[in-house]
Amino acid sequence: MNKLTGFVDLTSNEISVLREATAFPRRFDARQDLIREGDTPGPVFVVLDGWVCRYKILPAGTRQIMAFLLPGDACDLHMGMFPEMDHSIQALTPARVAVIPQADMHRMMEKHRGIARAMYMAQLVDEATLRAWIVSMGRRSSVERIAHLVCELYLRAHGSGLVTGSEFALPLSQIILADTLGMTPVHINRVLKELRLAGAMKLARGSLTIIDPIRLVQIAGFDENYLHRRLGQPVIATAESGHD
Amino acid sequence: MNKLTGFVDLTSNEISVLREATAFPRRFDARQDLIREGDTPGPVFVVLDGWVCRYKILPAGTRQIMAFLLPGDACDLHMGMFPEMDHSIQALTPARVAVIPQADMHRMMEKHRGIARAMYMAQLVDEATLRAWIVSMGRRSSVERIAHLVCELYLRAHGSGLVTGSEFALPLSQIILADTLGMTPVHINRVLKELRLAGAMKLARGSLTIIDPIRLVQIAGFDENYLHRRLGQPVIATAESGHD
DNA sequence: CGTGGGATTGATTTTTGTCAAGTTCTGTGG
DNA sequence: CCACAGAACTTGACAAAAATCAATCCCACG
Repeated sequence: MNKLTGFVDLTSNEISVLREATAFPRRFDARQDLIREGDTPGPVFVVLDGWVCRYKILPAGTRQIMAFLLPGDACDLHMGMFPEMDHSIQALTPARVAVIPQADMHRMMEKHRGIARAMYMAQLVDEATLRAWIVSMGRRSSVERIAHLVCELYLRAHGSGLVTGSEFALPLSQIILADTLGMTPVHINRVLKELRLAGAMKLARGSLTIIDPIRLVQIAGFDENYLHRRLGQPVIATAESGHD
Repeated sequence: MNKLTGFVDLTSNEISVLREATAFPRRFDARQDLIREGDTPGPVFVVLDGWVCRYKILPAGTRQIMAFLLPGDACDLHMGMFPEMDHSIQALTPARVAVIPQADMHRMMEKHRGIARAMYMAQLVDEATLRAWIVSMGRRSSVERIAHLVCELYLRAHGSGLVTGSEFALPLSQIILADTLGMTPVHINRVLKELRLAGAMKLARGSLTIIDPIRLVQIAGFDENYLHRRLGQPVIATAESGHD
């Protein structure tokens, strides 16, 4: 739960309420769907452990991943207002996910305004991340795209307490990266090689090593602003931002 | 305001409250920013007239448009929780925009739950639209992307009461389309020609004519599901959806 | 009438995808 | 502990898509 407290200060009471609400998580295998396109949206999901993604399969059979959910991330709490899911959600690794009924969540948010604030804040950040992805897909080259995604995931993993040094577990195959960034696995492979040869980063066997953080941030043109993390010591250096 | 009532039933009282809150809109010229990246987020904007977009300028000087706001659309009501805007918002045409102070908006939503529901619903749809754009940019060809965007905008314009027949005002230059879809203006031009020659649609002098709706929807692989409009007579035909 | 921004078109280059053939890795069952 | 099957990764050769460069052309507007 240190993810939510990353945005908003919660009282110890609120924290224990949250802990209680997520006390009995459900386990999912890698590649198991939490919910599928067309299903009736139900409870709010909160990821406690593992990596999860939102994705959509197109008629042609291709897949596009639209978001990653890391431990501490929650799925849209209002999704229940929709009659039907317009995309699917799947575990990428074995995962523990708290499944909180709509009604419970609403009651909790009514009673504990700090939790409500934290949830709204989290949703805002999710939305900002969607916009950042659109920017990447529209206006960044393939090298920049990969570098940018890695910067984002590094910071987010760090915020979820998954990172200690400059190396961290990134359980994303090149196929998953391709489906995320709108490229082919073959091309992902070549670009990863390029980044490796440039001495910026290395992805091997599910583990990512950031060799030259400054270089990587420069390549990505990364500006962490959109993640709206609360000020603290910078985790990695940041390229000058591009305000016009 | 018929946009919000498109999602949720509002009481006549709620409708008049909304009308009152938006009674004194501000006017913006085309190309004028409502708010810029780096600014402190302030009030909630509600577009009453004209076309508005969210966009971001990258360090290289390129622009990416991330969303269009049509009459009836509102900007994220919680944006005020962020210390600073991570993108800009600009009028594409002369526009009338209601500028509602945060506090007023919150009071209104506390008192009139129907309005709160409608706002949440609208935000959910905005988010679903961002996801749909990611899918387009990642996994659709340039022809499909343009066709898909046009289908979306046609339905949304229709929902905002801007359309009567199969022709409607689409005040987007090829340059704006390029910055929206992540392509170059030159390529947009060629694809538009292709769509024209295919007898699907024609865009000329700010006016879009859908010549063959079925064809256009087929080309786009369009499934309106993500817009979550309430059932009513279908506005244009829909291709079979791609649930797996 | 110019004039400037947008639209259009052709020629060429760059980027990315496609196809195809290995190679490495990982986990399973004997 | 080893053999093997399947999946992921890697690489090269080639094709397709899109960007870039460079002229015009066409209007709307002052």
